[in-house]
Amino acid sequence: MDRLEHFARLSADDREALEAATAGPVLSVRPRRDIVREGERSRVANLILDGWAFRYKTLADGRRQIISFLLPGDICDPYVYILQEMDHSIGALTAVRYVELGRDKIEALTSQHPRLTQALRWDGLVAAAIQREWTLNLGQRDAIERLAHLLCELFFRLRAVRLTDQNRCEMPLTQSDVAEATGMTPVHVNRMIQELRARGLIRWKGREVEVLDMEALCDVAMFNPNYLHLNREGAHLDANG
Amino acid sequence: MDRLEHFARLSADDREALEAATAGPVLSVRPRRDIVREGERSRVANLILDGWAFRYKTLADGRRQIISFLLPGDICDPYVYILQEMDHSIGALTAVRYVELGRDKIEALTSQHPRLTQALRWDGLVAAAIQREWTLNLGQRDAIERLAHLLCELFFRLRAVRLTDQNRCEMPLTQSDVAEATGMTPVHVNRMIQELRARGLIRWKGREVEVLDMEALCDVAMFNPNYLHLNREGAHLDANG
DNA sequence: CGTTTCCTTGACTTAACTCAAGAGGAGTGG
DNA sequence: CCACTCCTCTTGAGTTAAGTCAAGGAAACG
Repeated sequence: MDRLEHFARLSADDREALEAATAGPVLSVRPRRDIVREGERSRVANLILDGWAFRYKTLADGRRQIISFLLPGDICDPYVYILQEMDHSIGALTAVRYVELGRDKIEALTSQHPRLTQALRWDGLVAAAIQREWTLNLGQRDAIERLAHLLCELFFRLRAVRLTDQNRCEMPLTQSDVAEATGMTPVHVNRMIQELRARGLIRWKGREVEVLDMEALCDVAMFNPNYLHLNREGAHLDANG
Repeated sequence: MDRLEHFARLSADDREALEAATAGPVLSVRPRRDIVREGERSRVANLILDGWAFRYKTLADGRRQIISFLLPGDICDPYVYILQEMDHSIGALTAVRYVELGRDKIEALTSQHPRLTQALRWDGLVAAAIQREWTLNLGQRDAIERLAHLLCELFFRLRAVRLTDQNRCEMPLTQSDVAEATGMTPVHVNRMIQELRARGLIRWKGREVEVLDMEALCDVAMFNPNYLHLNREGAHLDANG
């Protein structure tokens, strides 16, 4: 849960409450299994401890779109219990370990800990901002820009939770996964990866990516990290929220 | 503010508090002017009273994507004040009348009125769901499906706030606006509209649209309104939230 | 060590874009 | 009231980015 510290410095008390709330049983899913399915009723938020998950939606004829990626430290939907049923599914990309936070635990946290309340709100705002950026990505960027942008986003998010090592990071996505996230065909994703390789911007071998020229990659993507709001933004808020 | 009633039946007390909070000065913007700009600090939520607004983002080279539409009754970002700066802009499509809700007002509402708190959360969840649906739309649907889907969504949302008349509704969007929302060129939007006309699904003349065959239009769009969560979903929640 | 999944490449097709020009309306000023 | 302008819509002809189909190769997996 270091992730929330990106928003504000939490007190020892805050951290303790957080530890307590997330101390429930740890659940595990195998890779490529669903965690929640569209149409089901979901009553709990999920906090990802490790592994990658993703939200997705499917059309009647089988076309599938990955809507967003959930990385360690991400909290999905603290308030889903309000809705009658899920309008999308969440699947595990890798093996995922997570804890469920019921309504009671969320409320225990938020009623006693204003900074945690704000931190949760921050998390929700960032998730919304990411979704907006994906809308821009799919609507306006061309294939190579979309691919570069996805890589930039994932790298920045992973770095924020200390899951990068220099310029390298784990990359469990297959090219088909990238295709489903960027609205391209797998064949075209492959060609675009070749292109980024040819330009000397990345290495991508097995399940690992190395960014060889971050600046150039960001340029290609027209990547502006402002939407990730990673700069300890809550610093200006006092302890009352 | 009938919109929140789509979530739960509010008490007389709730309604009164809502009236009070939204009783501040009414602001107006002319069509095609910005309400909030990317990069600025925004400290207030906006409640749209009438008119249409839209969120948008621009790329360095001028490409622009409309991210979502804001219709009467929509509340944008109750908690933006948490963020250092806006990562996108909000513009008025038509003349827009709106009221600003500062942090104090939002907190006054939520601290005393659990159902309003839940209703605001519901509103946020629906906004997120719409953004996810747009991601699916841009990523997987082809041009005619995207257009049909946008029309279905707008029609359903307008109907929910009683801004439709039978099968007709106001449609202040130009074809260029539709192009920016659906990631197509204006020329192609025009051709797709012709196609929907030719199939006898819509009439679109001036600033008004009539849906001639709703079922067929939904079919083309593969439109499933579940993501709008319009079925008085809060009915199952007790007065404590 | 065989089998399945994932990646790669080539040849061809197509949905959507570009450029360009004209038509229809709505508003403005003479 | 008409002429003019600006904006939006419409249509045609040619181009291009991305998709499709297909097959071979590499890597991971049990």
